[in-house]
Amino acid sequence: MVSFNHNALSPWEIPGVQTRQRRSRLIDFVRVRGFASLDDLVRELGVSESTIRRDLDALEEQGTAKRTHGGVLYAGGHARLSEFDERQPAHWAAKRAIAAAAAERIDDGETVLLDGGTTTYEVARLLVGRSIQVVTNSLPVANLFASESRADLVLLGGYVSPRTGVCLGPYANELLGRLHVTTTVLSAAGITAEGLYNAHLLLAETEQAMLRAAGRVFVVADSSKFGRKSLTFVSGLDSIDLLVSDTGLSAEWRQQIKAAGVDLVVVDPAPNEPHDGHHESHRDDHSKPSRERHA
Amino acid sequence: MVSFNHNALSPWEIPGVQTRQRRSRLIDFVRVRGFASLDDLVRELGVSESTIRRDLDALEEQGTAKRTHGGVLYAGGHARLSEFDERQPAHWAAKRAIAAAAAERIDDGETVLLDGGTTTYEVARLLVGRSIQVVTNSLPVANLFASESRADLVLLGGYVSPRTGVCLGPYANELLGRLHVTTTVLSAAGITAEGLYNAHLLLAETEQAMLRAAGRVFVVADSSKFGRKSLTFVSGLDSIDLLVSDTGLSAEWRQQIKAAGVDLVVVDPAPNEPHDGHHESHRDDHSKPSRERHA
DNA sequence: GCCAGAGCGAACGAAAACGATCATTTCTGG
DNA sequence: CCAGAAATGATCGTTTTCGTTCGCTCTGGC
Repeated sequence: MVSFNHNALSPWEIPGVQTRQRRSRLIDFVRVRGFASLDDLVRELGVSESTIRRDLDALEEQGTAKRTHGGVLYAGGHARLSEFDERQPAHWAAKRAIAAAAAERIDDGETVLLDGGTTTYEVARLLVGRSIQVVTNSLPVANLFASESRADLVLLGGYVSPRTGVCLGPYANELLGRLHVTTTVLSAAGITAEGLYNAHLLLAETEQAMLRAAGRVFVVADSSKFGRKSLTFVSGLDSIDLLVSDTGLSAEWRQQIKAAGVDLVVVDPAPNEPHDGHHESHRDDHSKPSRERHA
Repeated sequence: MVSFNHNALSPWEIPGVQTRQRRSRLIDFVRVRGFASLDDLVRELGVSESTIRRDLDALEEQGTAKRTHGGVLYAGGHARLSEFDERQPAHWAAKRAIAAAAAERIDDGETVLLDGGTTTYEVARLLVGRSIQVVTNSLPVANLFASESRADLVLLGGYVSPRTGVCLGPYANELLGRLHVTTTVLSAAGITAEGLYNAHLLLAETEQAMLRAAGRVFVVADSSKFGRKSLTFVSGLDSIDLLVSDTGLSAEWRQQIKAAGVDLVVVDPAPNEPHDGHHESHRDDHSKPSRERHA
């Protein structure tokens, strides 16, 4: 038995035509569904399980699909943006809590302008399914609403930054100049007593245009952003109507924010406490209407 | 005692705070990766396999995740555009073959304008990884290039059509008026002797702007599109430089296309045919074009 | 102090999925 | 027409995964 199945690494073997056709149908099927079990594929393609396994091996080696125990994942499209790969769950918990507080304060029927960034992305996720109009320069945010029939979506154009997936440049700014929205939800790379900072020069201009287009301005920023400057100055605190952050924000900062005339909402990312005594819940948040929306 | 939300009758159980937190981290992890194995989650969350299983059961019941044998799929976001859900592999095979022929004729360093549509999406997939500049009004196409550092991406803005995920409206047209690209790859809903037709009024205007911006124009359309009109006239055949279609195209049409001065490329979507009952495409001559790409 | 409830981790039998092998069928080329 | 190669489908032993059960710990209430 001369097993020659694993000879020299050629780009890929050239299978017969029927095989190639079936595998093509297979990846089509997997691409549409994102995932398929072995059984699904047997039923869909009408061949035996063994054949499916062989196809999967070949396609995985080729890089088109990725096998898992019991099924296949599509590996072709959908490359991911590095910004969203952050491995710090603590930050994510804060972001999500902040996003929830911001989303709660947006009403149905509003026109909302959503900035790029991970926190605003979380806000966007919570707005999916609501009856609102969305304007954004962020590709990930746009994807959330693209197939939503209940929400209108306007996307700002321009050059797309590879790392963050946001649209930049004069085109976006120009379009913003002609729009008006009820609420803008902005992110920031740094916040000081002077105001907001961001890491990208072109983005700063776009965000300034966003501020001008807005009836009211929300800024979502976890507490780690405070006291940090970044590349470019975006705006003073006086342009902001509401700032949402987490309980990591020091008392001095809270004081300073309020002194600037900005409404401040502080949320607790982790409502529990590591058993060192039992603190009461902090009620910085005034009069929360508890509008829970469990699907 | 964590006793808020205790009286509300919720469809699913209300777990403790730590559990909720961990499950939140879990869905974060799964969302970022799209899929995670049990082992991955055990390693990431630092709890036992049993706990992960319990979490998965709960999250699946809640609808946030979908279990598979050996792992989890993210079920929350990423709704898919209906246009891409077509269940007709025969059409997809033609689309892919056509796309390959079109992508072959695009050189590195070009600036390519890609229209929306499933066939142009396939072209885009084949261009990922190439050193080109991409301009598009299609959200799915933009997603392919968003995290590509080798390709520059310019996205046209405007109102996003929910079904197809393309940007429409006067703003996109205006931006196009200021751009010039070497090659435009256009799709069409229908082609007659008069020219191209499309199903969306606003899209027709955008496509006309695309034609004006282009050095040369490719049109990709499978043979089923020929002889069909659609809502709006887009352009005459004289604006087209190259038309790529499949072997289903009749001799009369080939003649007519060439008579209009358009270069025509006809590709064979399935160089062979399965003989199992239903025959969906007709037999062509068995002359091998041998334009295959593998060595 | 004692009890009740919830959550976690480990163990175990059952079920499934996997890879390898082999016989049969189908395709290809002389 | 025949022979060899390729592809397919079925079988089998092994590995992985699943679901259940049990014991343990932690917490808060009586």
